[in-house]
Amino acid sequence: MKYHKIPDETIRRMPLYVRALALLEQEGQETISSRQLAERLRLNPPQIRKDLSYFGAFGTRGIGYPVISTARRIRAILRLDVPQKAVLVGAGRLGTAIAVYPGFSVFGLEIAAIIDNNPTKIGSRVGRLEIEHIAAAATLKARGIRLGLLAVPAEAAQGCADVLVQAGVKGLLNLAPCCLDVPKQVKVVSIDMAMALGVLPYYV
Amino acid sequence: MKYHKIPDETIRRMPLYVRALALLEQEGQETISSRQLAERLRLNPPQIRKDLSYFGAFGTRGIGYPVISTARRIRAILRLDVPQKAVLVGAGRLGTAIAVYPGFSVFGLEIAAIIDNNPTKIGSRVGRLEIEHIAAAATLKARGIRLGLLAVPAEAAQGCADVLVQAGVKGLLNLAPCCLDVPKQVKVVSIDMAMALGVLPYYV
DNA sequence: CTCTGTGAACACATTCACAGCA
DNA sequence: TGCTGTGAATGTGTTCACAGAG
Repeated sequence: MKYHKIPDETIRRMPLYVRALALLEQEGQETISSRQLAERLRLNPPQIRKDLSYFGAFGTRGIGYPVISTARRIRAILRLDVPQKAVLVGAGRLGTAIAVYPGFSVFGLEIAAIIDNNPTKIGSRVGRLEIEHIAAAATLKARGIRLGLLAVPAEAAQGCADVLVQAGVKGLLNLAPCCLDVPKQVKVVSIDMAMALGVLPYYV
Repeated sequence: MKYHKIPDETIRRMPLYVRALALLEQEGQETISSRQLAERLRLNPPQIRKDLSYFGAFGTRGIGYPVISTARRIRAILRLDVPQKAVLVGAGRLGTAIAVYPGFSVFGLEIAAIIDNNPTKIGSRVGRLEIEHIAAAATLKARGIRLGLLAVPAEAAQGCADVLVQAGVKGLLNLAPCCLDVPKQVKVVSIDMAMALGVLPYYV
């Protein structure tokens, strides 16, 4: 395909493909057609073909896409072929739930540090990680941590974001119900569960 | 404005407006212009004006939008003017974090029941709610619960979804890393934190 | 003059239809 | 035949530019 700017929506779906392909690999399936994959993910087959074709030819005509190598290629596109470390800020209930969540590894993601500002929590363990003081942010860059998760109250989120950005963090997953002000080279994805739940009554 | 189908993206942003207006109300601000609101939410002013105009004229030219009544009208549009009850399935770490999260009330949402299949957990309390057995799903309809949150492992999610749909639940917020098969009159919103984090390395 | 409300223009994303390879 | 890869057509959502109200 000629040069095309890759749609953000395509990027957003890529981890979905990684997740599905990882499962297929576990099931021992070697190839999958866009039709089968679309059925699993409730997408349209041409959508999947176009998404993948933005990055070149992945499949074999008449057969489909090879499960293992397609997963590997998508991971490489998303820069998930190298382990990506993240710092989690906030060791409350949500924070600890995230810290022990095993689902990050499919994407090569690892929670490599936990930070909290509550002095009574510092030094205690969550899984195999020790909760650190916010001052430890200064060491993040040296430890190769460039992603951050904010699981703190809304009032604290902007301050934490500032500290992480200062510490060289380039991508933030914000779980607090607020918007963040960050330099534009820092990418923020926000998730607000209450907002997500809030749209449902409109549709039901 | 003449008849227009309202974009899904517009609906998705409406809770954002509710959240911002609730905060403004707390701050005592009586009106807000699309420009000011856009700055807070990092959107464009025309976007906000168009979103609101789909539902009629909310604002006063030269002044802006009245904070309180606009919030009330959006809540009514989203059916959040009547209290909406939800059942939470899964009383693990993520489930309990959600159960005690205070952020739902801004939207008139309430976690009104918690269900888990672990017999040792049944009867114990999370906040002021008692964890119930999955068999209690049969009582959901009578209790006016039409929304569900799934905070269970991926392997259990489809089964739980089936039970909830059977029990008359019309909207689901799925936090498990999988897709769900539901009748098309049931609306599903899925959140996968690992997937959301997984797109960040591409952008950084 | 300020700010809303909105048709029209534009940009972006999805779906179609089919050429081309296995 | 079965399935991918892709330009073209369609559909959806955003932004612009300005008319019109306060």
